Amino acid sequence: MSPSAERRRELLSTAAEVFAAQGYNATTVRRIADEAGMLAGSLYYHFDSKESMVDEILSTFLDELWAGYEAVLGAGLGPRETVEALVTESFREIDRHRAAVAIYQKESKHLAAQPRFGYLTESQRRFERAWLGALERGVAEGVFRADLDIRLAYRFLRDTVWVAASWYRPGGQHSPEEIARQYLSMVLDGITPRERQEQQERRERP
Amino acid sequence: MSPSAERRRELLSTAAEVFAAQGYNATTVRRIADEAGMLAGSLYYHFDSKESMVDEILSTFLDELWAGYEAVLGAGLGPRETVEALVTESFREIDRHRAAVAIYQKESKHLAAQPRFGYLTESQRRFERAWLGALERGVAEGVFRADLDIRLAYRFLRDTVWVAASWYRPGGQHSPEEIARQYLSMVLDGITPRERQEQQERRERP
Amino acid sequence: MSPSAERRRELLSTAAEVFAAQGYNATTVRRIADEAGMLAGSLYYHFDSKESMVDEILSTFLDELWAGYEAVLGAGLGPRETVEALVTESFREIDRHRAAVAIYQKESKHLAAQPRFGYLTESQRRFERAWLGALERGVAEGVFRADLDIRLAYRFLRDTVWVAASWYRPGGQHSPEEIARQYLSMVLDGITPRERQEQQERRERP
Amino acid sequence: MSPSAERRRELLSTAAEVFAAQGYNATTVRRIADEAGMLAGSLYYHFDSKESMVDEILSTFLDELWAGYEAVLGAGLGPRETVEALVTESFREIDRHRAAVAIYQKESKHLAAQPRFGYLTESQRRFERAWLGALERGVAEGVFRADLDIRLAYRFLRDTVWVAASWYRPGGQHSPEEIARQYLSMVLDGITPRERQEQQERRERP
DNA sequence: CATGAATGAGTCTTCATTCAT
DNA sequence: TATGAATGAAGACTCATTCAT
Repeated sequence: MSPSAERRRELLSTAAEVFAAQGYNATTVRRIADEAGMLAGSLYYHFDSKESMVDEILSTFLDELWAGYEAVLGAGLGPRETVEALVTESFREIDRHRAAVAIYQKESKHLAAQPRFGYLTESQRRFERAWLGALERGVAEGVFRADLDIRLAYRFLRDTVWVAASWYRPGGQHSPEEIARQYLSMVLDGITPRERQEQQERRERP
Repeated sequence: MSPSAERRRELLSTAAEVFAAQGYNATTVRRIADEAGMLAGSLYYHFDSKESMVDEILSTFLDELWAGYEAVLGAGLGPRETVEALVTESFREIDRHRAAVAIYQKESKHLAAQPRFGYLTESQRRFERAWLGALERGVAEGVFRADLDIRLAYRFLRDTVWVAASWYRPGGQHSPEEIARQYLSMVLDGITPRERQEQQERRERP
Repeated sequence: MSPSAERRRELLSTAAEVFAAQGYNATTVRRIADEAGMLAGSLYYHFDSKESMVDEILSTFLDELWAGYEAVLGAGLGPRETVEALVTESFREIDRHRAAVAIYQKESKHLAAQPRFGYLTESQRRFERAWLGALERGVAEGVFRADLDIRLAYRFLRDTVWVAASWYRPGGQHSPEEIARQYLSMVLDGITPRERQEQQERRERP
Repeated sequence: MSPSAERRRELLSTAAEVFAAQGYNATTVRRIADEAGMLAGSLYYHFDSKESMVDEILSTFLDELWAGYEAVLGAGLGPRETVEALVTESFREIDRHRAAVAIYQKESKHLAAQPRFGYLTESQRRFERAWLGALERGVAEGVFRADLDIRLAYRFLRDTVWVAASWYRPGGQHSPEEIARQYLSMVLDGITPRERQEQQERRERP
């Protein structure tokens, strides 16, 4: 990687951190420059605009994310294993791109309105297809419950995973894999212990 | 209710809608005024500032939320029933105050930095205490699994519920109670059908 | 006086007080209304505009001032007695119209730019003529020193008297007449005791 | 001096001129910018706010003023010479900082209400102590008349000198020293010629 | 590559004024 | 006479962006 590309990457990383912490709109170009140890105007040697900074941050992140997702989706796994792998992969992405994920969460909705960010909507659709597909297959094969609204379950899973970016701190107590394991455990089996589930069931449908 | 209080409420409702849709920072006072059919300056007859608008929106919402929560917490329910009631109550609040909830989700973090919004932090703490308390009691009484990280479970539940405000539309297909029921079903029992859970378990711990 | 004229006078007095305390520009119509126990809009039943309020305050004051001055100037007094009488009359006006005088001092310069306030410039000219006339006559008659720049002396006298409005409080320790006496004493005879003046003189022009 | 400090000084000088001419409140930032040949927003590259402009203008002026005053007060002069030197120094300051003095006169009262401008009140107190001290010593030593209210005399002197800033134009007919000489002559000896003072006295206290 | 100094569009806010009731 | 609600023009300030050096 050329030294200028390296600098660029550093600057984007700084910018992402600030965007994630303060929100895109509330972040001034000057603040980013301060953090990078330069003057606001100087950033424009490296980037066309503030917008092109988020753009590059988000598209870089999504490219990596989809590389990981596609590997999972193309691996020929069963639906349950697919969901497990997608969740695990997601937490790994949160670990690697925490700031970008946080930005994506907070800003993608209103950024997507601009044509330049069309790929956000596109990505969301692919996302939905991947998850809904796995869930539907799972229901068909009997590995997921058939009595749940599948779209509701999809939103539940999606949100559940990504919101974690708002509190996750890399290098914390839990590895991404450990967090994924716990999340999956809750999502797949619930927080009620097995015995209790049986009692409960007997009580509800005698 | 006096007509002026009524007008105030209307305007706040309009403002909340715009804040929720565009974000607090990205929302101009002029946009709110447009939406309300008046000029930007006219809003200042009713409110001190843009900030005092969010303030009133959020504090009104939180007051109502806590009224509901306190009723639940004071009812002497068991931990599982408490969780069920809190979740149901939360979806009811999302139903009634969708915009306020969305604003709370997106903006409370950086608003809380200002002294004026200290009650946001305060509310978050009460929130945490209420949920963690119920979860801990549940684990102690054996109605929740003991093998999960309880703080992780708390975040999982909390986020899972409130993020729903980002996609929920009142008057849609599902009533808040129905959504709560499905969410609870997933959270408590998991998305894997019972029989499968047993098979899975036998495979994992033979 | 009709009751409405009485109310008008009250309101103008209130307005004058606020204008004097905060400055014309810095005074909001609302502040005046607050002080008068009504709403801002209500003032417009009594007055055309904020401007017309100062206008009436200043012109009323100047009318009375000139009535007093003309009486003095027409009395056929000698130059020294004229100066004494003008100074005394001025302090009486400060006593009666403190607020108006303060406004006149602070605002007349930039108000005078507007045609509506042409009378301010006019009044200033009359003022200058009256004082310069008395001083010139005094010099000619030998009752005032001939070695002083007469325009400088005029400004000295004028400022000296009117600035007092900035600290004078009616009903204070000194009556206007007493203040006038002391001011005249300083202006006419100086603050150096007689004997010293003679010594000083002998030293300077031996 | 660095070129940027020089620019800053130029801009402050322009601002001071406008503030003095129109009053602080009535002066728009845009007007200052116009006068400086730039756009309103550009001023904010150099200064934080309109307020910080007056702040810097006034504090710079007062710093210089007090440097001069302290030199006089520390010189071990007698009371009469002290008064002469203070008056002369004051007119020199008016010559150098006419605009700042005019602003000080008109605005210090209401600016002083803000904590940021506390030094104005402080300066006023030092001012009063310096002048009153000289006058009191003078009375004690018999070089000033004992029959005058000393606080009245103080105000008389103070106002008399500083109001001159409202009409003084640097480079005019009289040098500051010449104006000081004439003012002192009036203040110390009065505008009545010596012989007349004696006659007058004989008439009043036979 | 970076700085310093600006631009210009836009934001929140203020305030004198209007007017139906 | 006074109120309540608005208007509309203007003001201070912010900020992404530009560009000569």
